[in-house]
Order: sequence, then C-alpha cells, then structure tokens
Amino acid sequence: MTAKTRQDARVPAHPAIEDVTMQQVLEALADPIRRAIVRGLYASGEDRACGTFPMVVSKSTGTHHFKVLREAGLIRQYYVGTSRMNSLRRTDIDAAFPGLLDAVAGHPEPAPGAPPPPTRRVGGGDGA
Amino acid sequence: MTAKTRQDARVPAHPAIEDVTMQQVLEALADPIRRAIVRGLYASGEDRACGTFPMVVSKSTGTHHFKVLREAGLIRQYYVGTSRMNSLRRTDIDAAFPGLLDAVAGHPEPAPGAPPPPTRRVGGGDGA
DNA sequence: ATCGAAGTATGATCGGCGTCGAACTTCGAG
DNA sequence: CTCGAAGTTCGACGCCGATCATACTTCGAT
Repeated sequence: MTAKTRQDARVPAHPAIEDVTMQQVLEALADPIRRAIVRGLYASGEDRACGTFPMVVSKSTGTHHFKVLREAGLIRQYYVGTSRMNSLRRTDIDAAFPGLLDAVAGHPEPAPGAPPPPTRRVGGGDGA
Repeated sequence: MTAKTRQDARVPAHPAIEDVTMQQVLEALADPIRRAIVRGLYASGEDRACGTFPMVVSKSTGTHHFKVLREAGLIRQYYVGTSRMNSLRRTDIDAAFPGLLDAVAGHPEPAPGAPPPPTRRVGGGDGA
C-alpha cells in the first residue's frame, strides 16, 4: 500500500506528447471503433464520458480502446465521480503531427455499421 | 483497339480512388515497412522499382506489402522489363483524403530498420 | 451501511496479419 | 535456347490485438 490517496490510483498515466510515435498514433487510429471515438470528440469539441459513446462492444473492450487512445497520446482522461471523462489532446497532437488529426477525424467517414453511400463514378485519376 | 500485349496480363488491378476507404488507407499506413515505402516515394517524387527499396524482409513479404499498398489505392504499379515500378498516387490520395498523405509521409519519422538514435533508449521500443 | 452505476483488471479465446521458404513465371541477355 | 534476375503465388506458422465474461473497485445516493 502506498501513501498516495485513492484518487491518485485512479489517475491514469498520460505520455508526454514528444514520447508518442507516429506508429502508435496510426495503430490507434487504424481501429474503426477508436476512430469513431476520436471523431466524436473532434466533432463535439467537448469532453465526454466513456458511457456517452455508442459502444457496440462490451465494457471491458471499451476500456481497452480508451486505454490505447490514451497511451497513443490522443486523449486525456480524468474522473468526475464514477464517470471517466475523455478529452481530445488536440493541441498536442497538432503540434506533434501537423495535419494528421484534421485529415483523419475531419474526414466524412461513414460510421462503422452504417449503410454504405451510393458509389458514384467520377472519371479522374492521376496519370502521374 | 489493337490486340493487347502480353504485358497486360501482368498489370495488376488498381482500385478507383473513390472505392478506397479510410479504413484501408490507415491499415496500410499502420505498418512501418509500408510507411517507409510510401515515404520513400513521397520524398523522391519518382517512380521506383520494388528492388530499389531497402527491404528488410523477404521478397515474398515485400510483394505482400506492395500489394496492400496497391489495394489501398496508395500506389500504382506497372512493369518495365522484369522490374515492377511503383508510383505514388499522390493526386488521387490528396483528393480523397486531403492532408493525410502530407501528414504521414511528410513527417520526419525514423526508418524502421534505421540505427537507433544515440540518445536515451527506452526499454522495449518495439511491440515485443 | 448498503446498494447500484460506471469502469477497471484479469485471464482466455480466436481470427487476422506479417512472416518465411519453396516453387513458379516472366523477361532480358548471351 | 539457356540462364539468371526480379517478382509472384502458395501454403504454413507465430504472434499480437480485439473481443468477451467474470470479478473487483470506487464513488454517489439512499
């Protein structure tokens, strides 16, 4: 037992943004569920509790995904009562990986499980 | 139309860029070897044969990675003799996923097989 | 003090992806 | 035609990451 307060035990470790690698970030963003979370935070611009996301997986799996996002430096987590709030580390990410967050989270991507949009044929390609 | 040359049989199928999903692109870019290939093409700005990349894996694995990149719409491939040339589909990707290629391929990321920087070495750098 | 809500921690399972070697194909050179 | 170079295809293997159920913790409300 440590001398720390019990709250401290619930404060998870967040990496400094300079210790985060692009590998970590891309691996984190490569999962559709995690990307949906990031997009949700990106779009709303507010901190949200884990429970406010439409989770299509079990609670423990949800915890896992939030953990991956946290360790990839994408979100910051803190407790409010029994709820864990999630905050997008937008400034940090933009500084470390310019343009990446906007390119990924700002993209009009269909939510996982959504009906596919009608594919439209547009002639275009780059010959180069 | 004239009769097709024998070469055509070796021309692999490339997806239309609008059929490519962000999921595919991120999965393709999530691998360090594939990212190194893309970064190489991005930096040089020229088409390059498979063999011109410092492959740290076997030939068959290399073929696999190029195939993933091709099916993710990131590169275009064509034969010149027995060499397969690889071309970055920069215009297409920029149109479909604005900012993404610049953010990823333009990032000063160390190569996967590169010698580790002499600065502090954190234990377990790789996923082991 | 007790209960429920919200999440965490801990195994365990399982499918997919990266990996390889070996055999095969195609092309260019001699 | 023969040979070698460059890649591809195929099958197999191993690892890791996503998933789940269960048990546990912490907090707020009653």
